[in-house]
Amino acid sequence: MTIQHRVKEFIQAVTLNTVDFKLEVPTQASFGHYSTNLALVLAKKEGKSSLEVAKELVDKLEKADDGKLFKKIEVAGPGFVNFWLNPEVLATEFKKFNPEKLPKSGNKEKVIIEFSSPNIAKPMHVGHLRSTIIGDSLARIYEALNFRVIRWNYLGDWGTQFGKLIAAYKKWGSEESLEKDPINHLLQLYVRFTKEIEGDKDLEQLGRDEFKKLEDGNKENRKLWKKFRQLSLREFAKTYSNLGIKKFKIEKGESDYQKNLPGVVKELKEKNIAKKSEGALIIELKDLPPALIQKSDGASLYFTREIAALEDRSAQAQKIFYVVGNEQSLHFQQLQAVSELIKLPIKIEHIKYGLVLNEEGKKISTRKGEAIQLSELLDKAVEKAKIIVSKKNPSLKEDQINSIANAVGIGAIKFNDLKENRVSDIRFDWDKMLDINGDSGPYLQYTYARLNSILQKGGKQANNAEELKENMEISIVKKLLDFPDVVMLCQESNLTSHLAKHLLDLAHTLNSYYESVPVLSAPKDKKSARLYLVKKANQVLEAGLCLLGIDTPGQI
RNA sequence: GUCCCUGUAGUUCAACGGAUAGAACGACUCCCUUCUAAGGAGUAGAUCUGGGUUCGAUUCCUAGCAGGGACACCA
Repeated sequence: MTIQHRVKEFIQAVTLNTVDFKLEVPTQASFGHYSTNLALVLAKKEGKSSLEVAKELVDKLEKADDGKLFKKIEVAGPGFVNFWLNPEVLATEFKKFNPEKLPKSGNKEKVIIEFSSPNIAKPMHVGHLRSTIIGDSLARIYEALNFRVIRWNYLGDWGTQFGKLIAAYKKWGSEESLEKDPINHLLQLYVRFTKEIEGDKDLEQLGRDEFKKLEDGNKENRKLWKKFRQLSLREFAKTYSNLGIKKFKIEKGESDYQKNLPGVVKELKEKNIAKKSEGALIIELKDLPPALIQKSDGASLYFTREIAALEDRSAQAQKIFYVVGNEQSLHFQQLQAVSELIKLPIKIEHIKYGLVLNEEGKKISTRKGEAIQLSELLDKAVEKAKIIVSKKNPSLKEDQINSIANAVGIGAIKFNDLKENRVSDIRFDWDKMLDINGDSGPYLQYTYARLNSILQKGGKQANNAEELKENMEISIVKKLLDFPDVVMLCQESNLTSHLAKHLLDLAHTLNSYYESVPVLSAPKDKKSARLYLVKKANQVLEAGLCLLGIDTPGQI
């Protein structure tokens, strides 16, 4: 159990669990280690003066604690109660502190995290980046807290667009170009096709016909589609490897649910959930626009496949998190509504994030071929990092430089997204994306490397937590001990930004600490305590960055 | 047109109904003969506009204004 939990339980016991209150780590050190609004809540409920209630509360708490857990409990501001832990309590906790061991709050609950979800035959672009790295990080966090996580890549591998693509390939495609650079060749075909549709409306119909043939099992179309899919997956695997994304447990696409569709449609009809409208089959929903599940020509739609996929998922987990952009809010509201109608035993949560807009602030269109490819972005980031690494640290060998540049470049990109809780859209900005100064991933990697360097020189003597008496040291100890609570907060809120901010805050304090306090040249009694602090701090940085999917090179 | 999201320093973002609205970048001062200056110590600088609820509103409600997104045979 973390200290924060102990404190909360203590307060609950004293107040006999009668009200809901918050216990938080205040932003300012002068407000103590923990702070609660309990007195304010109580005062409101009972119509009393908040300061009086707070004073009574402090008396009660002090009597019950008798100086065991707390050094000081104090009323502050409009009626907050602030707590300062006993230094001995901190020291005892710190001695046995191990950031690798997080609370097992997940209790092996099964959750599906669906993320990344690229479209076959199209390059992954910056839009997929957010889903991929947020999803990967959340999965790591859930896993660390003992949830059973199913990482699911739901591939966009079915639909009319493949009819268009097949039509385009038959018209202009080349086997040679397909082998050489599959995704770009397919992209070019697709872009050309959508362009020519504007001047030739028959093409539109041709695309639909080819898709219908694919759905009906036409051999040639089936073969082409399989090939496109296979080649695309190979390309995606490269990108995931470059990004350091852990392996997906399941890579099932829309096509995998094709065979379930007649059953799903039949069931929806029989239960009178779906009905005909303007030739198509729809589900009417309360307070929402209707969901379309079958075209007038009988072909399936995205939504139908989603229902089939959800049925499959509900057999495997109690909860599913869709890490998908804001733009699909309506879709998931509809899915949620349908899930309730057919009574699927699974909880749905849409983890949304803002779109990445182009430099003019408009939605990026893949059809027009203007998307920035993910591989291009990653290459640029690593290249930029390489220039900096070789300048800062010229004595390194070539392969060391490459591996550090990789960690730093990718780390910069990932942290940039993970530190923010953006539901509003963001404008794509090369400089911002690749920034390594200030509040960035590389700043944390730099801090890690510096601490690591100290430990290389004297780490063996790190074995004593007793002598940490300076204010800054106690404040660092407290921040380190907060780490498990922060990870749990990320899980509860599905936000990685809490962890990112916590690590930044820790790193700032650490940089300031070793700037002013010598470690290796400290007097003997203090040296081993300071080394112990450095060692634990580094473990937290390493564990925290790992949860964000960011590497920590020993030197940079 | 309807619905959803967002509006905080010059810029990009924090703030769980509460305490003196926090950072970073950029600007300006300082600090490398001391464990990596990818750093540290400072200065200046902000809640879109009305109304309301509350002891207390950046946060909740409401009416505007501004930007973005979604809304039937795309995924």
